[in-house]
Amino acid sequence: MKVTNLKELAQILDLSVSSVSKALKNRPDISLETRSRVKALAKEYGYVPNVLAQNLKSGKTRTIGVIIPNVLDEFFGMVLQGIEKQAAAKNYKIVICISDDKKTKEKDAIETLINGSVDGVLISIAKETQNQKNIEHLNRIVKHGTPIVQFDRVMTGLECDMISVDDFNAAFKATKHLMNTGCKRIAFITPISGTSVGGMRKEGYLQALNLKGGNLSKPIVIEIKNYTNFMQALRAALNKNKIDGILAADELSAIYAINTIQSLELMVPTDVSVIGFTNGMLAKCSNPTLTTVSQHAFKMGKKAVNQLIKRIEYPKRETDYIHSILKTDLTVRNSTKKINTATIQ
Amino acid sequence: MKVTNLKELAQILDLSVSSVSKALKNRPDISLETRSRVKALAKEYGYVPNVLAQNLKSGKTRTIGVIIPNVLDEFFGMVLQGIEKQAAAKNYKIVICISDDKKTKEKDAIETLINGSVDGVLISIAKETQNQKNIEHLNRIVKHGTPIVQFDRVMTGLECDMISVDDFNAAFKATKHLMNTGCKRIAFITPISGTSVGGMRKEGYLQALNLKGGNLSKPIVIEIKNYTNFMQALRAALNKNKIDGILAADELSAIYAINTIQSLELMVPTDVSVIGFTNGMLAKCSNPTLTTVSQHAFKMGKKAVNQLIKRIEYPKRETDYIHSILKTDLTVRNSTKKINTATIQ
DNA sequence: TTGTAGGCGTTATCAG
DNA sequence: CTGATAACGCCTACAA
Repeated sequence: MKVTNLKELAQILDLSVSSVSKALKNRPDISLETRSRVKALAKEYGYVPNVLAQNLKSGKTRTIGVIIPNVLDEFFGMVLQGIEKQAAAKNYKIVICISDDKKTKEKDAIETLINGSVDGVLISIAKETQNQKNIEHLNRIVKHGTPIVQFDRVMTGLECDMISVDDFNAAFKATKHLMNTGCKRIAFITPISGTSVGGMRKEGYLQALNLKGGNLSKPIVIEIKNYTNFMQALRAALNKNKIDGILAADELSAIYAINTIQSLELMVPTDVSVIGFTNGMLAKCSNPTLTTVSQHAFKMGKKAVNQLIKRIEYPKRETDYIHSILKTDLTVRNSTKKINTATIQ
Repeated sequence: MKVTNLKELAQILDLSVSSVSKALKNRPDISLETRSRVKALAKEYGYVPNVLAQNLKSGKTRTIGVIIPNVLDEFFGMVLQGIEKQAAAKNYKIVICISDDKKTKEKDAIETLINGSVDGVLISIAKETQNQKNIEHLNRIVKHGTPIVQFDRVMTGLECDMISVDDFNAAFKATKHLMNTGCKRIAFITPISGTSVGGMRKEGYLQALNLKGGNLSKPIVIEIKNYTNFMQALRAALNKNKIDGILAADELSAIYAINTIQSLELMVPTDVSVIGFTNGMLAKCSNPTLTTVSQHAFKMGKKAVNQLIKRIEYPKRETDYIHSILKTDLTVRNSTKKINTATIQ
């Protein structure tokens, strides 16, 4: 009552294996009658062709490998959702490896994937790897000939396509928004100083402060290793620098910043304005709601898949690799003051 | 400078394919010298055995299929993290399909997976499927002989193992906690009334209200379809019933409840206490921080993997299927009043 | 219209 | 110690 391969089906039908195979693929060189007879029986016995064999034969897997630092970060979750959706739409499966921001796990994941189980790889690079600036293990994929597309956390020096967020401009615009709402002493707080993304955001912040006009303070950059000593670090900085505006390099830092400020009996945004990144649930639910950079993570996932599939299906084109950069939007909510048109520059 | 299969390697080494294969597997019937010669060359040429062929031969894939409603919900994200971690530890890969809570997508996912690409399936059932109480498509996996383990959102009537959270007791204990802190008019608000999980939580709530002692109000159950009309629905209920305690069936509802209450110039927990489920970031970052049920999602993911691998690797055992139920903890924070020992029952 | 043969890359068995 | 052969399940020329 259960048939697992063509041979068994063929025996029951008293046909050859190849005829059954062709009938199931609806080939015109098999008589219509036979075709329907075969298909009916196949259905009845719940026959499903073995993909492994098909893949081995065709050399394709219709599977995309995804290496991602984690899935709990809402940004990565959104990207993943986008990846899955687009992959499903294009009839690809995805296999996921979580690097946990560790280089060794990332390396293992690569070894796991480049042995024929996937047609291509999407990767966002682990913090550790970016800190160490060591991409040998990534080069292995390239050498192996497996198409690869980097997304969000990207590193140059690898022959592959990249998709990232325009983090520089995002931070630049966000900082300018703080300036336009009257902030003079703007700090940048970051738990991701070692990543490409963190670097771009910092640059954007610094550049914006360089704009003439307004008597701004010198840059105040607060780098934190993790969230445990967050409050302490920020409190110290707040007291020392009379900060009146904060650009946080991720969502959680922004939320913690709000909490810290309020714990000092200060008001957001009256005393201190706060802008974050990611535009996730935390931003929507915080009190006050958080002004934040929207990164279009879902779209990024989709685009990454499309680009990878292009490389998979048209591998010839040795055109130069592209680096596409996604624009961001600033979603203004209540953690920043209303804009004062008189002071816009 | 790149070798993709044993045949090519064998030619270079002037050996037979089978000898090379054995040498790479370090078989003692190949001379030590040959073995190292082969391995050296394999490394030099970057040879990686083709898993597809290996799998076809062995009939195993060392891959687990995961069908999950979504990955953005922090609870599912945590479960997924647990699944991935344990799978990696046991040297399994995972392929992920997101059902988006839609039955058709769930069905497609099943078809995608049971054709030999995975050794077993982990599934948490889509809302739609649970609403319709239709599990034909799930039965297909069972019929096909692929081991399957259900987690969190489970349905009976399927011959398989299940792992779920003790949602009944969780809600029961949470409701009792509200009672113990002096709440008399306790409401239950749920956006997941159609799911197994939502049902259990409601039952726990109702049972707790049935306890004698304290002059409690009748049950107040607020079922919402989505979050858009949330505020309106809750405001109406608050006005009508003088609610002083809320058990929310998920994290987001709890957060929205706090916001709604505060928007009415009421205080949490002084006027209304709130308890949620999931214990995610939102609970930790809200203001006041949220008293919440911890479900140990990560552990659930791990356990599900272990159980599935057991079935995969020892398929003979036709022992009865197990349904393991994970205990929960109540994490008390600031959205509930301090307990008044005098009123504990 | 149907069947036969060979091969995708690997491995287990058995022969040399 | 090494090599030839068959098999996993499927597909596609080509032959009948």
